[in-house]
Amino acid sequence: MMVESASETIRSAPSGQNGVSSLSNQPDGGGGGGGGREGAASGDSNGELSPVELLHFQQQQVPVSVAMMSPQMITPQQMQQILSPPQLQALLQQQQAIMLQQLQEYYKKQQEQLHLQLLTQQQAGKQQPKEQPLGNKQLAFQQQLLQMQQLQQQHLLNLQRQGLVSLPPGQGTVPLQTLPQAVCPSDLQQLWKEVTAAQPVEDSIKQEGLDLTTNTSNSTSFSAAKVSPPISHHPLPNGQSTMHTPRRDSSSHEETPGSHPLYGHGECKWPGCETLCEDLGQFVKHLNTEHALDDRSTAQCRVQMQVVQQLEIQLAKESERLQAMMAHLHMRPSEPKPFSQPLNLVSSATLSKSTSDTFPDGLPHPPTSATAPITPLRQGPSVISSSTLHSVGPIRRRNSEKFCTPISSELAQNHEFYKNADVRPPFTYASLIRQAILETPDRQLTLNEIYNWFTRMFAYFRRNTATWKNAVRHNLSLHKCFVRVENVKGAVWTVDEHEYQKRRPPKMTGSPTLVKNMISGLGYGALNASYQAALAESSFPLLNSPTMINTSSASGMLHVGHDDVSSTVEQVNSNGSSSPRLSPQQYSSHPVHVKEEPAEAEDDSRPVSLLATATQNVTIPDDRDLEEELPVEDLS
DNA sequence: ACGCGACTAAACACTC
DNA sequence: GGAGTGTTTAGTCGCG
Repeated sequence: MMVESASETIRSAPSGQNGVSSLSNQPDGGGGGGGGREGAASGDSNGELSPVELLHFQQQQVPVSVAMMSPQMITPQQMQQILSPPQLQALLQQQQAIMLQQLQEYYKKQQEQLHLQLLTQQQAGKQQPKEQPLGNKQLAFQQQLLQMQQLQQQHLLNLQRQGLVSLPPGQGTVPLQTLPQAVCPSDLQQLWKEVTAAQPVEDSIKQEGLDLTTNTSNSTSFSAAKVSPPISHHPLPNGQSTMHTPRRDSSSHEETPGSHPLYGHGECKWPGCETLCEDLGQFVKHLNTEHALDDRSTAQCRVQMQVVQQLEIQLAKESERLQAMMAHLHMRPSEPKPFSQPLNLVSSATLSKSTSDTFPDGLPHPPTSATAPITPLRQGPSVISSSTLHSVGPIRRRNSEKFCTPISSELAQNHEFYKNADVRPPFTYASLIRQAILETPDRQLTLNEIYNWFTRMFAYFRRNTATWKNAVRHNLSLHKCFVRVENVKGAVWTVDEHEYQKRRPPKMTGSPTLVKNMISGLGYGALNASYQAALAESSFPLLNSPTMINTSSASGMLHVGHDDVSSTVEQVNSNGSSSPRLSPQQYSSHPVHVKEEPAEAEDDSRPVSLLATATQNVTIPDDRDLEEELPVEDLS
């Protein structure tokens, strides 16, 4: 199922670069593997950990990390087969975060060791000034340092390319200051200064490109690689040209079109920007001009940082809550490992730099065990689906449609998110169109205004315009609920609510399948949406009216079965007792089928959001009421 | 297996 | 003629 979803995702998403690219990047060890392989030929004579060994270490971490995150032992190959690209990407990003830390610990240790050795050599060097052997040894040390730095740089490149570490927008040459501090640029700088200060002899080396001082800062900045030519261009006197490959590899990655996290499919992916750029070069120009380091860009960055931080905090909270819920439901407790652990690793790398695309990808596995008691049949896939709650990019329409939250409430809560994140909204076109129309005072919109609403509200619809616009038109024409009215200005579209309610008789019930999908489907659209809403509950405290968080988000998060409020909530209001209020236990053990009724009976028999009523004794407002309560002004 | 809804793509017609 | 709009058909997919 997940495999299918993956393929479907790719198929149905011409822009589905997130999953695809990451998937293709991963198997070879993050792309850096190629470079590292040639580094093996270097055969560093120092006997220290060679770049190859480092790479080997790095590669070895992958399965380990997978095992760490997976409740069951799954090989990476299996993971690849089962996981969809976005899921894989999320998983791998988690791994990368872990690897990053581990690697950097290695780097640090190595550098400390080398530093020690260098000091020792300096002592000896004072007694044997300017001896050839010493020079060679120093060279070797420096080479090794450089190798490590280049490896680190390469690794960072990989991470950056995969979106784990993103470049501060508009600052193409800014070092990765926000990386985990195991090796911070200043440390390296200091180390290099000490090394170079102790060895004024190395002028000649510097002239050959071994300008350590400048190289230092470069080494921690992946972007700097393209700015200042690294030493690898110059074979070292002792014949070791080991740095050639990694370096070239790194720069080749840099030059790969679309390798920039903010550049994809010929468009600038800066939040709110969709400028077309033919190639990376043009994009970089655009980036430096349009998104330079100015107040606006920094403000946007700050917002993004806050979003990420809030999400991470919220994830921790929600994880705890889930644990408690599951414990309460007598479900198999989730893995002893704290949910926040992997996340923290991720956050350490993405906290302040994550783009919207790197939303909590590394989400842990709340649903893993939750699935088992409810749908034992789904144990296999449930493991997988647990890995990612937030898949970015195209999502499965059906899922998202089925389980998505009430569009108005979720939009109200997450409009900032959808505005900026390139995430497909978990609503059908029809519901989106309806929402757009209903948001207007006179409840009518021209086609172009509908377009504008889409692009204004969703970053996702700022690209692939031909596709979704066609879909919008198609939906307008296809569905009877959309009525075209000739106006003075031209044609406007309105919504026939009655038709809209009739459009889709309630299908979703409290069936086990629903629960199964609600939970095990976490990895994708539906839960994606639900979880987004859940996260949004407190992820955007600054962006949403606090007064509406508790009520609307509760319903928004948990509503199932309909893609919008109107069809789901109304009957609750009209007849609060129409649907049984179930405790979670009841729900899981005795799934209740809400009678499927034709649309005519929508007053009473519409399925209620079972989970919502079960877990939140909130008074769910009427659709209209809800919409009117929502800060609609925020939406536009 | 089948039907249905949703989505995508495409062709075509019409209007400005 | 081209762009925008509107309609329709076909194919695919996920789901019940």
